[in-house]
Amino acid sequence: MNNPDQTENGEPSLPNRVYTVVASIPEGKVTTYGAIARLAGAIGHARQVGTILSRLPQGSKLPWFRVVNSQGKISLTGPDYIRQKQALLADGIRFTPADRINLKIYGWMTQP
DNA sequence: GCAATGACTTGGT
DNA sequence: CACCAAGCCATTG
Repeated sequence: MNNPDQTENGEPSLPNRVYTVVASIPEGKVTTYGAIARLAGAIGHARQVGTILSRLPQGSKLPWFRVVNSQGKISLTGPDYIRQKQALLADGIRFTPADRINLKIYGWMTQP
């Protein structure tokens, strides 16, 4: 058997652990790819987190838009960039003039 | 098995 | 602040 949602160890797969962490980001807060990797027990796997979020099933209820890069900037481009920014604004998050988010204010579990 | 591919990160210019 | 170079690492073909 090869259940994609579970390792043979019985421990949830990385995608699953990432889903859990993302789902727990409070409204009005944002976090980074690196922080999610750390909270999911996969330090140094920020890139994998990005890949996982890019493959979220359509219609997912996860607040994927509350995830930005370590610079407090949106990593998406084009129309996707616009969508994420709108979602964040609707969440009450304010951007700096340079289109960045102040993680000191809105960051969630960004520091150890 | 090796090379290419990223919704990343850090450090330097 | 903008841009670039390296480092990083699981997933893909």
